[in-house]
Amino acid sequence: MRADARKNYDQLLAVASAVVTEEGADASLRDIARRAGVGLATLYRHFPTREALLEALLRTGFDELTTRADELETSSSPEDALVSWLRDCVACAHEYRGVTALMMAAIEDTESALHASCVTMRAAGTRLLTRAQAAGMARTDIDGTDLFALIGALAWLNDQPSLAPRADHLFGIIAGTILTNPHPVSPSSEGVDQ
Amino acid sequence: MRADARKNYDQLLAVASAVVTEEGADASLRDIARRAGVGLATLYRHFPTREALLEALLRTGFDELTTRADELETSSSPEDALVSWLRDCVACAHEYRGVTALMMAAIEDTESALHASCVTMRAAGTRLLTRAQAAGMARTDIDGTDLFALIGALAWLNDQPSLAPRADHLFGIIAGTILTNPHPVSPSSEGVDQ
DNA sequence: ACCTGAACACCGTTCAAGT
DNA sequence: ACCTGAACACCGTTCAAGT
Repeated sequence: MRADARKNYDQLLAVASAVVTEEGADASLRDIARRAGVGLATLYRHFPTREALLEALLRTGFDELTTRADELETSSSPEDALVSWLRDCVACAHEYRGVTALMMAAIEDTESALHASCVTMRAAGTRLLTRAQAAGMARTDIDGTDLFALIGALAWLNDQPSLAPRADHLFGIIAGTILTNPHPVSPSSEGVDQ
Repeated sequence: MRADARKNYDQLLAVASAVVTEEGADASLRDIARRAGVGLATLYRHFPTREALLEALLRTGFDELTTRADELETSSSPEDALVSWLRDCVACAHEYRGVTALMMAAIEDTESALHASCVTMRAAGTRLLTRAQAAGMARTDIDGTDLFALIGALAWLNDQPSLAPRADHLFGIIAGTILTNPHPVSPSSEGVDQ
């Protein structure tokens, strides 16, 4: 990549991160190009679709989630690992409002720029879920796709400003459902066993 | 209302119902006016905001839900009544894709044309929930706002085409969470006790 | 009273023309 | 190679002008 192209690419990504954080996944691409001081067609050259731009924005977070799943698989109990990872997923999706609906579409659309990331993420979740199920800690009538869907639903709930006061509570309710022996799941850091 | 105005109003509503069913809550208002054979400003005269148009579209369904809640309160067990009403709510919201997010915003926005309907709906759900809680059939750490939020989450899940195969299953999971003694909740008509 | 077309300021997407 | 401005076909919203 030529030096000027690299500069434009980085600038676009930085501006897009700020704009999408503020406006959500349906932010104006024109506005992003404008604020980046770049022609609109330059944005399209680097990111041929909206999904491609979002994929670039989310890649770091997605990679971290995958790494984190690996860590949790060895460092925590099956139950703690699953719930903790769920929390991280929801927080990641919440960074860019409205991105979850695109992810739900992307997981079945092999052409989408977000497809690979979604499949990887579902696979990581499936590993943690299967482990918890094997340990008798998670209900067995849920599969990785259901888990992915529930993460989406939780992210959607978090995206609704009016539900913000109950967001943590609703997380606990839905996370608790996944566990075999439902009991209150604390949404903050003190773990799930108290 | 003058006869010609009445005709335009009815025509707009009929066309809007078809277009919003197909395109979702963010359908083009211009397109609706065009297909109705009416000037765009005429649509704005009858429905000053998008919410006002959706409110007119949803009113019938909302009224039916309220009536249904009253019926269920006397005709069914607290548990069956709550789950059955939840199913109806989700089906109603699913008629117009994307309407749930607007409802979540409207319940806190007293200026929204959808506000009153949302408050009424939440109140009806709260009655059924409270009754089930009093009978020891629903967990007591959920209030009417949580119930409203969970309906929204379920409607959102139903709006995602890729999750359609699991929609009934996910309904059962979340509906089951609300009940005190979680057990599989059948999404179809055979009740929740088998 | 009620309706309309046109205007304004946006948007996503594409492409010929520039360096 | 890479960038750009302009073009095209859309949008939501408003308003002066018509009957």
